[in-house]
Amino acid sequence: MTTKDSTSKKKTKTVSKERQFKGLSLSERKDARREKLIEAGIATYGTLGFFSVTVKDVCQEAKLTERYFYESFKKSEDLFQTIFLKMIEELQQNLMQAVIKATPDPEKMVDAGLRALLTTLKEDPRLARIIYVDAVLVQELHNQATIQETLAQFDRMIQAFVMLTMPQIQHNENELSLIATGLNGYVTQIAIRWVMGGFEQSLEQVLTACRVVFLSLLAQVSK
Amino acid sequence: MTTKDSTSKKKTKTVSKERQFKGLSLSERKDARREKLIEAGIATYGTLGFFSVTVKDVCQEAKLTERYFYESFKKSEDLFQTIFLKMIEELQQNLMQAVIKATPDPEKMVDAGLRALLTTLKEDPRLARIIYVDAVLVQELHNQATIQETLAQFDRMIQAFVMLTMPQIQHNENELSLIATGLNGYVTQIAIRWVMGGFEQSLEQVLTACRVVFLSLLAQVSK
DNA sequence: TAATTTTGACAATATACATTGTCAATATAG
DNA sequence: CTATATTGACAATGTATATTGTCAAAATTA
Repeated sequence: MTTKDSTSKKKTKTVSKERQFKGLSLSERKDARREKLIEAGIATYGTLGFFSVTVKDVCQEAKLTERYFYESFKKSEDLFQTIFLKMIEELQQNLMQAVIKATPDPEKMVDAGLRALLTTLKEDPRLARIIYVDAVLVQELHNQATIQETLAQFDRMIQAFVMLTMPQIQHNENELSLIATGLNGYVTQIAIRWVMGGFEQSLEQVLTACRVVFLSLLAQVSK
Repeated sequence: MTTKDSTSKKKTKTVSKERQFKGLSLSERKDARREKLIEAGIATYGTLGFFSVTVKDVCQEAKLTERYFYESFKKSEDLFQTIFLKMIEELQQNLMQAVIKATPDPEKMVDAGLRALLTTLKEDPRLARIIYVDAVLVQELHNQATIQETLAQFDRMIQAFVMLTMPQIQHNENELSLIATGLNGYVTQIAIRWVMGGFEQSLEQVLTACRVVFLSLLAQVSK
């Protein structure tokens, strides 16, 4: 593709093509623009929400013209998906790291995991909005399978945690999977309210509310 | 408005206006059309989802033309809101009735309430889709305050239930409110997965998964 | 039957964006 | 300096749908 018309262009020189600009090659400049678009997407989607933001808005924020948007992304959902995956990976990293560090005490694991989650959200509310609000909308409206699957991974993470910390639990795999989904919903719903409400409550208060349901389950299991 | 140009129309008779049709007065026909639109909205929104359905789609389903849509609703969100309120009232009725009937045994109340909820959803999946999927989207995309507030009522219902059945619980009002939000999210998330997955799991299985978290909390509270 | 309201089918217009295209200004290599 | 690749501003086009408007057929009353 990049060498397609090498022969048809000029006769003398072996065709110039790829000229450097500001010391950067074509692909380097392209990548830099892509990064600027991603940053602009985080800034705009993360504050106004995906559906209030046009392609033009993102480009203005990035100080690039629309042409460069389509250079890197086929449609706006593609940029969104890229951003979403980046954000959720960050969240997962923080969460898993905290949980692992607290292993094997179940109560400490719950506390560390929830604390890491909530701290991440508070430190970057744009992440919260993108993952918990916009992602659900985009997934529904443009049935983005990738987003759906990625969100389902959170369910499985929690399921693994439940199976790990409560081996005696008296439910079959099918029910455990549902319980994990529910626990995910529990934390998610609280997180959404916290974030969208502008962090009215203290982190400790939110943490306590999240923790209580996990601890009840733990206590229940150990008789 | 309906009598605006009574004088300017004809000279002889005292103006006819409001003619009966099929034995119905103007307002009766208007109401009938409105009902047909609501039914058509439930059928289309409830299966395809609000954002896949155009005004024309609703009208075709209702066997009416677009003109009559705007006779009853200013915009499509208004029809949706009407439908949403109707559906959530039905759900709330079933839920409250079941809970009240099971009072005062907390465990029976939990069981009855959840069973009524899940049964209602299974008997009319359109209701489930409208309340749990589309309403959230419409609320976000067209910031419909009414929908938001109505959904928040569910939180408060659960909070009332928690305060009622677990008077000894060691949390302050603020935390209780968050816990209620979380419990709502717990059940909601499971319900969404159940409905959207085409009711793969049995009602009993879903019920068990929902119940476990309430019962754990109950057990926790009573030492 | 005649006059008129109501209705239904469908055309016309408006709007909001995405997406593509044009062109002159600017930067770079030779 | 010259030729050309690159960029940025912005115009042109396409698309989908909401919303309004037109008109003739059908229903109704007198």
